[in-house]
Amino acid sequence: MTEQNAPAESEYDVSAIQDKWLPIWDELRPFASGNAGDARPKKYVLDMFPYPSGDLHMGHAEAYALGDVISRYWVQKGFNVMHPIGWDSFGLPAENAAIKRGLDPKGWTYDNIAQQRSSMRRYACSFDWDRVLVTSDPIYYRWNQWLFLEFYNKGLAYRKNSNVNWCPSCQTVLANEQVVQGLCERCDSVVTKKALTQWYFKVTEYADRLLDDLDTLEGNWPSKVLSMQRNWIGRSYGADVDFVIEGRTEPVTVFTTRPDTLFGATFMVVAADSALATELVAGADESIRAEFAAYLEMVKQSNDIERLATDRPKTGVNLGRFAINPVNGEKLPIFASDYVLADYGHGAIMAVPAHDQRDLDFAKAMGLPVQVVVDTDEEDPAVTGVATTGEGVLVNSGALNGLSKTDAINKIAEILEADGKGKKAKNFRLRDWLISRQRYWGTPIPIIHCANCGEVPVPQDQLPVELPSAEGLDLKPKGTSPLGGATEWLNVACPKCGGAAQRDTDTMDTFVDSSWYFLRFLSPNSTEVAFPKDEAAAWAPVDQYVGGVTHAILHLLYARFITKVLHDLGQIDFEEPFTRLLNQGMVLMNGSAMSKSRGNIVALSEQLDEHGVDAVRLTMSFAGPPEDDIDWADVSPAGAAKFLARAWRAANDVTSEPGVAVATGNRELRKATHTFLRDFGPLIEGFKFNVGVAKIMELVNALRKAIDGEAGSADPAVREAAEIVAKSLSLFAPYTAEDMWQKLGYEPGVALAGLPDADLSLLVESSVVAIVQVDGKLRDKFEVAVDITEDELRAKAMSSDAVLRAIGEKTVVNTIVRAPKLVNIATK
RNA sequence: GCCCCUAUAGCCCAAUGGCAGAGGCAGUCGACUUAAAAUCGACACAGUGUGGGUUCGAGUCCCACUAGGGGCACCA
Repeated sequence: MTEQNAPAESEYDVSAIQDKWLPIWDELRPFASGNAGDARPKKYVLDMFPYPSGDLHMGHAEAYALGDVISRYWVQKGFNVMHPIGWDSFGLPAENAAIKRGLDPKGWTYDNIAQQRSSMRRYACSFDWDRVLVTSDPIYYRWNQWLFLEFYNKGLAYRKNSNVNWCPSCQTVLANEQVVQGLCERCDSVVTKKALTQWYFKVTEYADRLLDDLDTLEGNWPSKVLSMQRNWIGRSYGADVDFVIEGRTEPVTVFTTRPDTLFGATFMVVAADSALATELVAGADESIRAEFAAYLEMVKQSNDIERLATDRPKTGVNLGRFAINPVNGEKLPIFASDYVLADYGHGAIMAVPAHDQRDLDFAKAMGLPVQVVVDTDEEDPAVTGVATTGEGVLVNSGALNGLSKTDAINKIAEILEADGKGKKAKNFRLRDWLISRQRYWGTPIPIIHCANCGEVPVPQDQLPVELPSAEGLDLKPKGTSPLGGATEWLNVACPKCGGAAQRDTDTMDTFVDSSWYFLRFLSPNSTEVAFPKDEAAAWAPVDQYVGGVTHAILHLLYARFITKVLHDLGQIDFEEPFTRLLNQGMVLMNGSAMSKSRGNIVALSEQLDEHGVDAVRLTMSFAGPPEDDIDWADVSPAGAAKFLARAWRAANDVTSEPGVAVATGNRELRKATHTFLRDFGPLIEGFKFNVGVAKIMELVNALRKAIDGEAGSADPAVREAAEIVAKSLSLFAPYTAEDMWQKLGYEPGVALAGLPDADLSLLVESSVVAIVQVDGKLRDKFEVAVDITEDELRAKAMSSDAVLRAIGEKTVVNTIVRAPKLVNIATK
């Protein structure tokens, strides 16, 4: 805004309004939710908390604009809304910035938090500033450690050695989500596997509940997120089948979703990188052992990019061992291959090349026989090279012959179970949650390793295990946690035996921090409990959660998991953390996500300076459905600012006094106002914010017309409409609305003024326009009484010249009458 | 390969199975002005991606296809 011409009182001055109201709101604290004796019904609205990676950006601006619409709406409807905010402040970006600039991650993080906090205040976020948390504060992560120990004591946190994602350049373990297309998201190095002993949370123990309870969220969560979660958990039903191995005491169990094809198994495959493969090959010939060793080395060197290539030829090694098919006694050669995964099912499969494409590809590569056992009326897979996986009739399968696929699956399960050679089983794509990180900037894992006592949990009274200062520590990645270099911190007395022991040097995945934070807002500063049970009972679960779809799987799945565990621990009485979920889209620029490399970043601060906070917020709400992406090039914050000025001027034009009796006001405008009130609430509750804004615009247009027309600025209906505009606009444009409220003669606090219900008696019509269609096409319309009977309406329609002309020579075969609004005449 | 979402005017988007247009952007014209900006007002613009089907009636429901977007993917 240029300041060359100082705006007059009657002009809308964006920056002056912003400066004026902020300090007043600081005093007023309209969104405090913890006031004693507050009798309003409670509602918990939560925005996903930000990572403090810099100042707020356009994405935050959208998320918080939309979260505010919902939060402010419920306040206007008379609820005591808890709408807190915090920072997800541990994590890799802070550590990277620290390494790059030689700074302490702490300073960088807390500077950014201060910056974001100040921007949120300016952005007029309706947060309860008494409920703030920062996950890197010891007062917060102390309870992360408490949570870890609860899990540990319940057997849900454990250590195991397995192959994890490893970035050879960063020298650190990577989470699955940090591996993008087989590359490290930080440095684009090719990610490899490394066998490491790491901490896991046993999320797989909750897989069934995590999947089944998604049904309870149906209708309240976006169906996209529900299907992504279902996909991710990936439950498949089938059978476990035991195969006796020649020369081995224990049978090997395989999981299959197609036990009906058991008679078609012609070989067995075990994962090359499994312990089983190594064991089976141990007794084989020298040449096979050498071949296997070379193959295993090759497999270990390969990476996800190679592994995921779709046209990759099948490879493997014949281990020279045999499995016995439990149903027909056939000897099946056992191979090791990398197309079988060590950590899914039992790391071994029965191969049925006729009815599984992967097995067929392998059989072809190795010259193995193909045995058809389901006749699908298709050509022989051995000839075509295409496995037949559809429905069909069982053949060459003993007792199963003649059965359908489904019947055969049931029958074989019975047979196997009766013989003690197998049973029905299910498997999940979901793996246990690897929570260890070899990083500095995270919650230390509260375990002490003692040579005598093994893993020893840190006693509760010694929590929190605080992070040592980063000063003097080498944060550069080198394959082990930087905490290993904090000698004084590292070496402690064992809590059990008092002997020399060492702390666990890993820190927790930051997804642990964010998977229960919504409960911490109930008492963010408590040093006694993670959260008070009675407060949780009163406020939780979250009624409305708002955030990006990027967290559709991991964060939401982990939060659901932790919630279920806390439920089982008796801490809370609900099993799902977020009753209702809104995923807002992204803010794009010229069709693509904003990024430095594309050079299409729109700076939020510049938009705010140019158009004002309200115009940017309004643009976010008005651009389209909230779940759609917003292309900033397609929308008009200038247009939003223009509308706000128009609304503001209308309020400024009102000349009647507050409290004037509205009953005598202009009927037409009153009707427009109450039609608005009838429609607005359902639109907001249905997340149709863009339509809600359009309705406000409509009302402002009607208001303008009334002021300039017959009603005039003193008409009580004009005041009524202007007040409703101010109140409803407060959801989208709090500064403008507050200023309008003052112009209308009220004390500050439009946010709390309350949206009334519509007076439906004003909307009762005595007549409506009826339409007449002939064969579905509009032919005439006329005004009729609302209580017109079907017969009267039909008669009236049939007497219309336009209708008779449309019917012409044709014969009327049917007449549909929907009094009082419609007649449709069907002809032949 | 499997699963899901979307498609309406130059653009962003509305439309309980019942008159395709609520709202906005951009546009044209007019009023105001010495002029411009701002403001106020008016106007114009598509028959709903394509092909079928259900129905008295389809943008809306069903099927197929096309295009764009997303998720999962050697998970046995």
